[in-house]
Amino acid sequence: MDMVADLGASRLYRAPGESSHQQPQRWFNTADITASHQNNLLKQLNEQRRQELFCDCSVLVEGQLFRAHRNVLFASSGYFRMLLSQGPDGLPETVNATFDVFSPETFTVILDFIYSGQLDLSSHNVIEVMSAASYLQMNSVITYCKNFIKSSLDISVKDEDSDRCHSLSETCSFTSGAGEESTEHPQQGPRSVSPPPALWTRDNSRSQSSFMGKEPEQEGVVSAIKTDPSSPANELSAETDDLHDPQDPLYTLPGSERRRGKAGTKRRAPNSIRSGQHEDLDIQEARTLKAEKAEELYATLPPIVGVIGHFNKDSNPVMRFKCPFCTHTVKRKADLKRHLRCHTGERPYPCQACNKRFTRLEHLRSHFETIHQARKLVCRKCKCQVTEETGHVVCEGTRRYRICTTCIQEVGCDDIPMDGLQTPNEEPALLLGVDGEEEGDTKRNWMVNDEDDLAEDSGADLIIQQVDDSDEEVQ
DNA sequence: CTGGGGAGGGGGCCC
DNA sequence: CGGGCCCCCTCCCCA
Repeated sequence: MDMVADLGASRLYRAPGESSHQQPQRWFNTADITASHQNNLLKQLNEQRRQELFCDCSVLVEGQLFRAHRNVLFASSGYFRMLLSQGPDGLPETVNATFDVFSPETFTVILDFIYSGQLDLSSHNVIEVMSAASYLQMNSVITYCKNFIKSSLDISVKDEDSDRCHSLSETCSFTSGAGEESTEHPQQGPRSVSPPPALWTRDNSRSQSSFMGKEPEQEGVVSAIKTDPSSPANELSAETDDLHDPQDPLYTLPGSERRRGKAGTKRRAPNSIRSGQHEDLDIQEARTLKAEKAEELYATLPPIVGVIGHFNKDSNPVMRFKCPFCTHTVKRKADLKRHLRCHTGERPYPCQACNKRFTRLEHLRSHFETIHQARKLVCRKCKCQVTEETGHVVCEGTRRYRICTTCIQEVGCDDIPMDGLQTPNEEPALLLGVDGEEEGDTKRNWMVNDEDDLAEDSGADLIIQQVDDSDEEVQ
């Protein structure tokens, strides 16, 4: 057949035996042909799998045997690609793989997706499917799962806005590859990632029944997120944009802060939305609420799941702990606990000077020493090295920094708010106790306990009388 | 508009 | 297991 036109990615071909002057002409869009062909091919392969025809790969998941085609698994999963390409020369008749890190039900969902492009996600299986997909290195599935979770969060937020009670749980079915997506977006191919949410289909009735049958303790985090519009996890969507996935090149995650998969660096709030007594009250309430919600969220956490992350050089499995909110895994439980704070928004360490709160003590310490103690022996203006003697401490609100003698002379003493009440060697009064008595371990004094919010008392003890935290972020 | 630096946040890992 | 250190990254401000 001859090619008669080129319409971008898709080309039009004339049917065999038809000349250009024959009418009517029948035009074939190659994109449609491709989509249709892929669809049929996948259906055929799936049918062969169901009939166990030409299956040359056995996958054992917790004792349950799955039969599949080696080439299909190879094409769909980075894990299987590695596994199947590591074999000896001359591949054996059959290839076996064994998994104990996810359930047969989860692998069924994965396998069905591979062979049909349909990902049967629900609030109950999304975390495990995402975990399995992460293990099997199937980025498209991970992306679908993340979109599912993100959409669930959006739904919750919308529900909150409209003050509506919504269905408690939903089941979503993602379509990809040779399914509906192919016909609508044939150019995307069967394994295109980041499908638009519009391609989702929802089945609320089914979700209801599946939810009702679940024991409360079986409800995963996602359920908690979806069913409780006020769930702290919703703050996740607000504070972070997305879920982080270091492996996902498309990820713009929670907080999806686009980092290499790291959780949530937040943008600072613009100055225009800060300050005001009302807002202070709101902030206090918000903090209390956030702390309560963090506790609530912790209470709804499923048991921390240990997963086999990889194999060490002795081929022994290395146990890791998986975050229930994202695909991140860590070696130690304590590290996971620390990591969870980026999801819960918990900030247990407030700065007594500016009231800013931090997720870690070390961050608070670093902040305090840098901002309020002028520990850096560097001239703020010319960046030269100074000593405790030559670097004069300058106060600017609750901020303190050092200026060298030369810069002071250049600028003029009157223009610099010098900290005349103490020498640079002295600890700021902030380090005194609330009652003014100096304690032995001054470093610990600004390590605030959970109860205090020291905006009021800190001001009284500060040498700097006027506390200007207008440039401080309100957390 | 752009690059540099400061500040904050998160992960890995040691003690 | 918590504390702490180091490293890296991102965001924001400013020259």
